Amino acid sequence: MESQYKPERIENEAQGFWVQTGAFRAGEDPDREKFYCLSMFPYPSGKLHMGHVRNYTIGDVISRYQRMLGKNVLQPMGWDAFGLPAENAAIKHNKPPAEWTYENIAYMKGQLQRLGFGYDWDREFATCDPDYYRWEQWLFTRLIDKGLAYRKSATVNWDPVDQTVLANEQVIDGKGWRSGAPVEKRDIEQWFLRITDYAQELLDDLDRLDGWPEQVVTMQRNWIGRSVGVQMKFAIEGSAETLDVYTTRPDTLMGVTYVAVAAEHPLALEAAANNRALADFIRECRSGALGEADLETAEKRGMPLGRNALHPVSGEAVPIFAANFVLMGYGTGAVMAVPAHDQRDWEFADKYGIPKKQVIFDPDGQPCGIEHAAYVEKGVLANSAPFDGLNSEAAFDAIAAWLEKHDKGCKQVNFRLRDWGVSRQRYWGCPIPVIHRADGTIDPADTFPVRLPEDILVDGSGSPLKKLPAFYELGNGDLRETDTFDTFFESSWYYARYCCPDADDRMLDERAAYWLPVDQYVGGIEHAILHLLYARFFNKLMRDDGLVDCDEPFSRLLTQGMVVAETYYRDRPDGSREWFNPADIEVERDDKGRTQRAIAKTDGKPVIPGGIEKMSKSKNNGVDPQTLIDCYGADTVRLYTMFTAPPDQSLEWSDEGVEGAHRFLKRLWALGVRLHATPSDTPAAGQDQFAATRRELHSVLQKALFDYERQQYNTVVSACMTMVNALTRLEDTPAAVGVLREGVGIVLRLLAPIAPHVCHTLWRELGFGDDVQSGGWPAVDEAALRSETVEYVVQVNGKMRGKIQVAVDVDQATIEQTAQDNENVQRFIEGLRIQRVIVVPNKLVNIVAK
RNA sequence: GCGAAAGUGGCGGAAUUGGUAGACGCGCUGGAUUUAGGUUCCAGUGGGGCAACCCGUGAGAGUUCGAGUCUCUCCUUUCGCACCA
Repeated sequence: MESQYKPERIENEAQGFWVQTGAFRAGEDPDREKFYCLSMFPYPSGKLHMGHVRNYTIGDVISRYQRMLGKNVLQPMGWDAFGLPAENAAIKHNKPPAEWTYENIAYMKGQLQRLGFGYDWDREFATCDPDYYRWEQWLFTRLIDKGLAYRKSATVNWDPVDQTVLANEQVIDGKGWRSGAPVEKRDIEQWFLRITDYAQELLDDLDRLDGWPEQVVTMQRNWIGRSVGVQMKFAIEGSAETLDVYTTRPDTLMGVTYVAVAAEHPLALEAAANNRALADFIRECRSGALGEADLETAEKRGMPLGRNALHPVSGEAVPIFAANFVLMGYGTGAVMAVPAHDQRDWEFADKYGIPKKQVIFDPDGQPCGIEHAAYVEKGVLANSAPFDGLNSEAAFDAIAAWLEKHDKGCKQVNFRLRDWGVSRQRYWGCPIPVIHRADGTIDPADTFPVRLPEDILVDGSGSPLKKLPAFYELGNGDLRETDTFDTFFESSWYYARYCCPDADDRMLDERAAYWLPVDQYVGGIEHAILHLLYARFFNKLMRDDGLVDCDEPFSRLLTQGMVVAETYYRDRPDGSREWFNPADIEVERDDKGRTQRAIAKTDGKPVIPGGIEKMSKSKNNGVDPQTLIDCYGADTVRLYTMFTAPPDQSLEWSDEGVEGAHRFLKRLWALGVRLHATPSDTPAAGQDQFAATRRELHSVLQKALFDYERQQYNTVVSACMTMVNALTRLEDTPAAVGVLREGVGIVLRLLAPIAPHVCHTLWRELGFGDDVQSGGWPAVDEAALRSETVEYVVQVNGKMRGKIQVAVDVDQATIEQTAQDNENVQRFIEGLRIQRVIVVPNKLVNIVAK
């Protein structure tokens, strides 16, 4: 046995063993309990970053743990290969996106293998493979047939210089990122999926997702945003037309003092025809960014249309405004405004001198004025004839009934969720499989795949596919659709395709029924809403087409936190900042360990710490996992990422921390060497003298097993460290070998999912067996936990004043008496009258005295 | 703006879920080994105090015999917001 820990060598050997034995190849076996563990597949951006390493280490730990528990485990891996970065890289490197993507996949696959992740590589696929995307094209045409896919006009960011549609992330401060030209909003016909048809089911089924973090369920619930309100019609003065608005607060109806419509609303456009100022305002609203956060934080502005709406109850005329905060895509694109009882309406009214009419008052007569802010609470109605005196709840029903009776409105359930726009005006994506006929009709394709031409150079302007007659022009004036799918399309069903990646005549076959649903899904919290909602939606679409038989795709979800690191910079003369990578920084500390200053290794001069941020290129605080693997080995990197923070919290990078993890593995190896040097046939005698060590060992093991179940791996590693410390303290006598061997056997199995290579090698070297993964899962020896005495903490008035040892089966009165007899406790209860004594079994005595 | 989280030593974090605050690791201090640096090993390490003790989980209130944990108010930070993935 090697006396030194040599990670590169043992990791190579262990990985060779797994390949040779097909350790991670998964087969359908109805007699065994299956466990499908899936980590969110990566976008092949070039090389792995620490976020990937963390994500996949967590997934691998769970997979290996379940495997050691005896389950039939499937852990696949693949590539989310379509996307915008490939087009950007193509422009930069003058290389077709496909070529760039496949090169990245090859490199990143090597990195994943080097990290020793237990994937069934036989199931690997990339979403840009026609054998994959052909099936989503097929499914899409099924959705067209069912009316679940449809076309409608939607707004995009348009770069007038590059003549191209921009993604939100390509719009910087309202300007195109390459051209710098102010971005315009443009409406084009696009494909949508009717996710809103499934809104209620997507909402209801959230209650069944016990294995999901509560916060993710809440975010999805809020995103779907079911509300019960009233939809009503406002007549328009001097017109036969009406204006539909939806409100969740019909009780405030009598407080309406104006109506606001989106700038794109037909009514606004009509009024702009002979209103120059309004036309300018609308044009202004049509420039700039499209994101909701941008719109909501922008200054609220508006302009009167010069027309009035008639209040549905009072018939009173109220002005109609076009406003930049009303979104055409939401609801009806028009809102009734109640400045007295809605803060946004209040601010808008205040700015434009519109009256505020208070109609809701505090039921207990408390002051509830609206001079400084809207009164948004519910209450009792006044100034609201004929509804005066009703409370908000009763008024809701009464007003809805009144509107219904007069044929002006009705109660309605509304969802915040909007239909999913899936068209993208991009080259590197899955072609939307439809044909635009010369006569203006649209036909779904009937053969699949509709292949994306791969040998294409992209230049950032226009559509490359429109420049390719062989793809675009089909003769007789028929044209192929050149839009591609949103890449969320591919990631919405890949989890199912892993079950049967080679099925060549069907999207999914019977193997999907065996493996699905995914038992454990692992990925970033940033996907908490969109990706997870779309995947849930797709699962239901596939279920309704008889392709899968479960209602939900992911039984249990773990959302891992971000990887963050300190940033360092220096100000440049021109006001910009030069960012330094943490790896090139040395931190100087005082004699208490506090940070004094940070200096750059390159020139020894100080740099300014800029705070802890998510690893990013722009702040240059990313740490390349490859350097770490080369330097310390895969086990150290895996151990560090598991040890340094709980999986769902953010993980802060620390160079010294990695060294600490490496040090532990060296100590573990040294312990193995020590055990190896002792004859293994030494009888395991005299264990009694090691009762204390065994008690510690097994109580720590008990906690570690609990932590594995609740997926708190940082404390599992702590437990392993504690055990190794205890075992290292044992004297090196033949009598101790029994305990040492028992302890090492426990640690190796406990740590095997986290640092599998070193555990594999030590397990074999020390003669425990061929494969630690089939060594069984360690169990707590209850007998070892037993003790004759129990320690109680004694408090006086809630403050710790002493500890007592009592026999295990002693009665409560004796415990109380022993506690009171304690010397230190005596000092604190002297002269006081004991009022109460609380005894928490096996833990604590609290003496309440005055 | 809306929605969701998180604040504990110099740092990452732990606290068996209302019962000894600071496990484990990093850093730091002292010592041993080493020609030296590094490595490795041993001891110490929340703050104040000579000590007995006192103070301490973002701030403030509350519930309780007992609060890091539960309730309310406030502050700060992070994430998501529909064309980044």
